[in-house]
Amino acid sequence: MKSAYDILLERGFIEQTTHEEEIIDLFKKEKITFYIGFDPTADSLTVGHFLTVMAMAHLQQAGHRPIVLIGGGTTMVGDPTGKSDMRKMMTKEIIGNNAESFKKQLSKFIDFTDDRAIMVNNADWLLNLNYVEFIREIGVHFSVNRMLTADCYKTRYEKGLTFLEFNYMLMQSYDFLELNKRYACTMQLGGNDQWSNILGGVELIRRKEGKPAYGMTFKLLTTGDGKKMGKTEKGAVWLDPEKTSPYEFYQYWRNTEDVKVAECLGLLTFLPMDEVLKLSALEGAEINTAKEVLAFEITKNIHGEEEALKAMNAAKALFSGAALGGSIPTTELKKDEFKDGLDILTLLQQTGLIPTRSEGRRLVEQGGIRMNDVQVQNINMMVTQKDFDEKDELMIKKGKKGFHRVHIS
RNA sequence: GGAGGGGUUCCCGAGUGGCCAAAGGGGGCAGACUGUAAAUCUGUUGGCACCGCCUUCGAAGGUUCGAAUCCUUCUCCCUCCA
Repeated sequence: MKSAYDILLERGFIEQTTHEEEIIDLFKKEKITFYIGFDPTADSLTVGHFLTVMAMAHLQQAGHRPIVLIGGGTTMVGDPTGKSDMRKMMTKEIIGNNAESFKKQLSKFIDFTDDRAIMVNNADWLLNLNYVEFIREIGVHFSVNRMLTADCYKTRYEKGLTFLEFNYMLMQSYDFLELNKRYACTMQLGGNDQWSNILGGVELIRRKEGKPAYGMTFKLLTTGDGKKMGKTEKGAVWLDPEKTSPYEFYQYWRNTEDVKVAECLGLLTFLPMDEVLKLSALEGAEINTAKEVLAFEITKNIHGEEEALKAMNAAKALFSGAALGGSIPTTELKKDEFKDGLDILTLLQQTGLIPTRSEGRRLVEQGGIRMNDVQVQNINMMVTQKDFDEKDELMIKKGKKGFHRVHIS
């Protein structure tokens, strides 16, 4: 029978492990209590977090016990990893609110009933620490020389690193130690960027407690050219439907690069591996089928089947030319506004498709705006009630993929 | 604390009195090609009442017909020394 480790490996999660042999063995024999930390730096999780949540879900299904750690305390300090600039300091209140949002979202993916999983907040122990005690007990175990060789700090040499941020590693290591004591948690998982922080905790437990502890990291979602995935120009791709609508979310995955489709299917869906492999074998234009499945499955996991179907149908309809579908971006306007006609630029502005009128001019001039599938030629064009169909709807297309509906009443 | 260097449009980075809304690159947007992919090529990229006007070059003042460029004060950052 496949162990949890085998499953993660097969699906492409695993990047690095601290003690490969032992970990493989452990997953075969024991019920492991492991933890993953989430720093509540925003009021919603992103797809980056989601990858680790998936890993967690797989492990829980295989009978292991996850601890979800909300970093209410660590966020007060801020993880310098991967940041080129110092992060803005966040207030306690904001962090607290974010932590609540995180809890709500995470509860959808992890089963917390009957002690099958635990959720904790490191603010509970970090915020009351005594400075001198802390550096005497924990600080002695860390070598500054070694810390400085860690990649995450190296990259900060040039831009500067404050002592505050430098402490982040100690706090995260302390978390692991604390969870080890409280819940016999023996393994910490995370994205590969967390490798040095995880190592810190593993070594701390081994040194201070003389007990075994393990760490393992997962692949990070990147685009073909190595950039972080899950970011758009507008910002991150959020799991919160208020921040990233199910339609946008679906489209994000529908547009996954060819080279990343197979990887994403394994990491972000629950589809059985033989199916993943079948879809991954598709080539050329056929790979679009795989992308549809990918987008649908992920959207279903996050927003539910109903929303996923709506998004998929809307996308299919729009891209095949028909103008229907439920969940595409829509702006509601009053009929009166079109009585004497409304100029195209103002209309575009009201839909939010353009930030400025200059931008709108450029788009029209370059032929990037279509109304009811007819290219808008004239910047001064007036839109009237006649342009709306029998359902009082009007379709605007910006570029190739920017569909927007205007409805009047 | 001492000495020096620097803050330019989304980012990097030229520009040292008018030809500067500011080179070049990156990124973005649009067009062509295509498969709602990648790569490539082209255009575009402060705002507006757009052949013109208005607001930008850390902040505030000043010199000048004219300043991103010169002067003064302030502010933030970096490097070296202590």
